[in-house]
Amino acid sequence: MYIYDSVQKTKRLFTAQNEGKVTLYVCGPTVYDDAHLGHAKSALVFDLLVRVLRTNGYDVTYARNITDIDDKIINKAKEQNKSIKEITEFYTDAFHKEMAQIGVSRPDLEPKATESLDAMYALIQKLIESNHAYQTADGDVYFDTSSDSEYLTLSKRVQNEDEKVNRVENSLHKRNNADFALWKSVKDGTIVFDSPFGAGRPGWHVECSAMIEKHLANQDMKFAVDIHGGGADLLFPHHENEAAQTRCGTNHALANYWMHNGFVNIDGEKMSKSLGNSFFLKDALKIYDGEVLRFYLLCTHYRSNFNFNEEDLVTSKKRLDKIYRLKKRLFGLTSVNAKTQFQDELLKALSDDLNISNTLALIDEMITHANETLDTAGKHKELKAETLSNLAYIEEVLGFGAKNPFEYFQSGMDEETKTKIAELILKRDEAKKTKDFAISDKIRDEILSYGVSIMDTPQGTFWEKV
RNA sequence: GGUGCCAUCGCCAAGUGGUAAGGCCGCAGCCUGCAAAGCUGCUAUCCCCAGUUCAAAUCUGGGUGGCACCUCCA
Repeated sequence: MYIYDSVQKTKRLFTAQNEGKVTLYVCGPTVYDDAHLGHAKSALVFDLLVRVLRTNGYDVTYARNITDIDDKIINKAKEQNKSIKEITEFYTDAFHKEMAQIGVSRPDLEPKATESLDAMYALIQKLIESNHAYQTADGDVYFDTSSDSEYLTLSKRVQNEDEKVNRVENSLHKRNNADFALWKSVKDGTIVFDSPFGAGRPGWHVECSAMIEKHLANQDMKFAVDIHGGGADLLFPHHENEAAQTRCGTNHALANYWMHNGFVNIDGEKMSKSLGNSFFLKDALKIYDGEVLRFYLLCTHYRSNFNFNEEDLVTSKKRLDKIYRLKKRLFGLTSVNAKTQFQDELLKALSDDLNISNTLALIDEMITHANETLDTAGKHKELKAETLSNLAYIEEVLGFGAKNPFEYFQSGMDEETKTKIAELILKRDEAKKTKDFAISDKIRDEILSYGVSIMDTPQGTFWEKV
């Protein structure tokens, strides 16, 4: 297995610290709003990574946190006159449901910030004791970036002394411009936690470090986790700060491998609320099938930026259709476990830093070869068994093609229309039997008007939604 | 202003030194009553310039054009 390490900026052979076992931590959502396509992309990428690691025989512990303490959550709660819990539970639940629709399994661990406050206090305490953090007169606790000689080695950034481009709201009490908050004291007494450092709430970065220590870290190892992942924007400052906290506050470094997924743009523009083009997953799911979205969002390499547009989505669906058409051709046959060369090659491609492009090329070639053989030697038993096994393998490793193929092609059609189409097909069959092609073509036009296409096969006439 | 990434057929997109994968679209054909689906064949020398090398899309330098991050962000 090779993984591109976005800190070392090179593809590295993956080695687990603890042989055969992998710990993976991915920065999850802050639950104050609906998930957008970017959240979907990130979740899909690491879902695929976990599947590939497991197929390679690793025992994977995958943790993705839920950030349920944050200023944005608090603001939303105030706005809607609801409790924090009502807000976070609502969006956590929605997140899970929507992710399930695009075939993303739940991680093994889903730590919440609210359940990890003890670990945050412990980490902040340790940082203060070791002079890596300090409390200001107004009660905030800051990480002292000048105390960490390795600070900025993760993102390879140079300390910027130009005050004009420094957008952070500056505190007069900070020792260095770059110092970031571990604990923000709150005076208005609205929504706060009581800590050893006074009433307030934790900084965003310390939440992740603490959750990793509490739920996932192996204390005896050089690195808290094998792989740490997240969106490309998180490298700085979030991961830089996380790494600094863990390095200075514990006896190990944070992660051996860092993986960052690219961004999702909409029609060439960055998705953002100010541009008014945020594309929420729930809205996309109203228009497109969850599996089609999964396939489309995964068909570009995880590190590339992804440009979402409807035309490409329709094109990519045609590729997924091919998997299902082959499945339809073999429908009713029972699958057997057959190890094939195709499966070896597929896993090899995916194990090369999730090279999805080569993976899809292999799948298309397998499909073409299977169709070709089925066309010329329809009774090829061994090939049928192998092909079914290959399709099952694709389903397991990539999560494509799990549905009943007939339902896949007819999803979104109401029962009434389905019945009507079935009747028309019967009528057309009768006309065809008497070679009354004028009538049968007329009936076909009527069927087509329902937005479907039909295909005559030796097994009978089938239809698909266009 | 600082740092980094990218530029491959009409579109999407692999390929990091050995002579351009795959998908969509298009064209021709097989199959079909005709279609659809499936199959076969055809379609690029890799943004520009210079250099290194027996050999470069791949390395180096210089352009041009996109994009990202710089303390809210997946």
